[in-house]
Amino acid sequence: MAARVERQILNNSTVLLDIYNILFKSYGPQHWWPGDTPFEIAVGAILTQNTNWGNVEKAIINLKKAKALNAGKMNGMSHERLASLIRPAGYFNIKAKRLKSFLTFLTCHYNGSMKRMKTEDTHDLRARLLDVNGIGPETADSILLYALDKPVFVIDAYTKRILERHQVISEKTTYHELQELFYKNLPQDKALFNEYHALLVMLGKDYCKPKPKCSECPLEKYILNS
DNA sequence: GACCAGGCACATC
DNA sequence: GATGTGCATGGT
Repeated sequence: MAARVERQILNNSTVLLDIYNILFKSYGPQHWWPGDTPFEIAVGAILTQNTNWGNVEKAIINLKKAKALNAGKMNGMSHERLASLIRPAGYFNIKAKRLKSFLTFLTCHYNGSMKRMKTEDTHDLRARLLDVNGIGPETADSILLYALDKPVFVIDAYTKRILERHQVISEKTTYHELQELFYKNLPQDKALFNEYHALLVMLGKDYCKPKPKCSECPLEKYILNS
């Protein structure tokens, strides 16, 4: 209990860097995002919405086998065909529609080229991505950071849950507020943002599910020992 | 069989 | 603007 009280006096920048260092020490570098090309990463970001990554991999393998993992081929494909290929990722009808929305956006504004998309100003691009049906804050930020190498911090359910449980943020903290917390308290380093989010997901998978396993969590051990 | 997964849009109040 | 609901497969 004393350790928890002590934590409240520490500033956020210390806490966030401490957490990062503990996670890096526990898990090592994560080499995210798993994906061969920026386009594949963007597709994966849409497919993984509320879905286990293992299921997304199956869908991506289907797309690769069909030689359909490129903007031109996917754009020309019927909804039914695309939905059948991505079926293992779940929500296949809604995700087929979302992929089509993204492809239309990519084709209309950037001639189907992720490289061309990358040249756009980060702030403007984020706003445009958020206008695409099916792309919300987490998906937009994942595309910006992992597919386009922009210095953007991705917030996800694990990030929020982990920091809530360790009393760094409150239950009511919004996506934007949480993202600002990372921006204000960490160096603006895209490699750090990349690694940090990946590490939070690893910790979340192991210890911070809705039914947590706190006693075994590296962060809990840190609090108890500090 | 229950729970969970690297969200988002839309309806309703 | 807050809250509830639909979307769906597959692993544990």
